[in-house]
Amino acid sequence: MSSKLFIYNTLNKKKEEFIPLNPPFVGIYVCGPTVYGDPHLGHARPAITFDVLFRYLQYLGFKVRYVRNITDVGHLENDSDQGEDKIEKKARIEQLEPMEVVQYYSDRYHTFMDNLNVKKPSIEPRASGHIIEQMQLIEEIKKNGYAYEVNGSVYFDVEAYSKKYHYGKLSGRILEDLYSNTRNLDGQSEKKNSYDFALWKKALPEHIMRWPSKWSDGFPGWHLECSAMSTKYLGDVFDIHGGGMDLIFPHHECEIAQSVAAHGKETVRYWMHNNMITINGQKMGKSLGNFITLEQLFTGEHPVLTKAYSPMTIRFFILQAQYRSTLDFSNEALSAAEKGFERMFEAYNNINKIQPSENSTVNISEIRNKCIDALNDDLNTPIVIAHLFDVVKTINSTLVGNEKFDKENIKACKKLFDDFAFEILGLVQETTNSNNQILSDVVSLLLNERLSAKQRKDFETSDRIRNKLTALGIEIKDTKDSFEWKLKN
RNA sequence: GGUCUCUUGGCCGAGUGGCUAGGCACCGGUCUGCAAAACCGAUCACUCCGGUUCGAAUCCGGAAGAGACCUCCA
Repeated sequence: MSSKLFIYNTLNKKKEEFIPLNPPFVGIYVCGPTVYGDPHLGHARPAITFDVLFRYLQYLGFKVRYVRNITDVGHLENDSDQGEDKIEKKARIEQLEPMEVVQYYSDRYHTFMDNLNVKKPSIEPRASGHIIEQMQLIEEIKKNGYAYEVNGSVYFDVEAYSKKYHYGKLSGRILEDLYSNTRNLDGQSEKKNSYDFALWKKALPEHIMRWPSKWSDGFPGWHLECSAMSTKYLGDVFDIHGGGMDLIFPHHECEIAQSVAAHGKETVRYWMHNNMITINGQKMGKSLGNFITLEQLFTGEHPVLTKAYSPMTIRFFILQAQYRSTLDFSNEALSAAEKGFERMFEAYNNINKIQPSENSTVNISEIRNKCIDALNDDLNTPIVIAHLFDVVKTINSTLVGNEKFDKENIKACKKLFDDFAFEILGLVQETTNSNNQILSDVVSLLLNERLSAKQRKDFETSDRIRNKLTALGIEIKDTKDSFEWKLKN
């Protein structure tokens, strides 16, 4: 394991060797979901990307604290609803308490993440539980002269900040461009400049999600929660901050500004951003209304879906692309992922059928090193999968006598899949074979009948049994003088 | 309009200055009573135009097309 882990740092736009601040400890913060709607395919990408990072760092022996927040307050809607809080808006529509909505969608998010075999983060803080920390942060920023108060609201003073620091360093934005391009939003008139952003917003009378503060009864600004919670749990400086590319500006840019304004230094050492999942070449998202929820994918209940796809198909599909590339959704692509995934795990299950030879035509440790190299190259999961498929081919070839495994390589082969496919990529075999003993017995009974029909050359009977079982979703494979079967989903 | 990114075979996707991933689909063959599975094999590629180079799909310039961000967004 001589090679070193390199990750692409958005801050410098290049791959950099990952050196933790305090090894063996690693701190990761990832922007989690806003819980006012069901998670869609797009949400699965960062969850799985950073899950693999989490898993891989642990595999490498690091002690990782992984913080992924839940945003349950603070994001403003567009100007059509006068800056009403998203959570609150939904609550009013459904006549629910805001926290009821939050609870509902948080639970669902967790369920779907479990389905995708995404490990739970070490800490999952909620914005609403950290109002005090956010207020303290505002105080710091204000004390340092980078915020101003107007009518009970507090805004970040981008101009003042820019005199000393570089606002736009992450997103590559230039202040003058922002000035001419920033859209007029609610509260614009009270801001010194259009590009200033709110740290604390005074609540309108009808606003029920509100907290008392020295400035006003109100709520914290859009970007504050992540600054407050990341440093609270990971320290003033920590290793990795992740999220979707669409968060780079303004969200992460503002986070940097807030942290620097408050602490005088940058908190994040490596910024990592996953790319978008597209559908027909366009970003899948709420505003475009072209998203498919995870539930719809799992059930197949969506007009564009020709069938249901299992959680592992989704996970495999996502891992077959490098996380910084866009990934285009299509039924064809999903089906391809499904088939490939099945084939891979069938081969895995066949490893124990291999008869060991004296010598070996394969060298698993070589492949193992290649897998490590691929992961070390900015988590190149598609390469890892390609290597695993090479092994799949070798396993199958061995079973028909074209290749050879010795004892040692059989063991190594199993370990290869256990480590890379299961532990690091986080794939799990979906048990399509029923655990139901009665079903299993009945199918075996029928297939034994078919076998004897075959043996007395009564192919009419044997084909009839096969066709009927196939129609019921049971896939039959004939072996030399027996059979195998499995449930086809 | 500003900033940035991308363009790989039927589809999804890696990668790289010469050795030209992988999956899925398709085609031929082996096996099979037939089929499925598996194996073997074949076909299919780097948007276009210039330039650098012994050699570029890979580097540089230009064009066209697509996308992202600039507003909540994974």
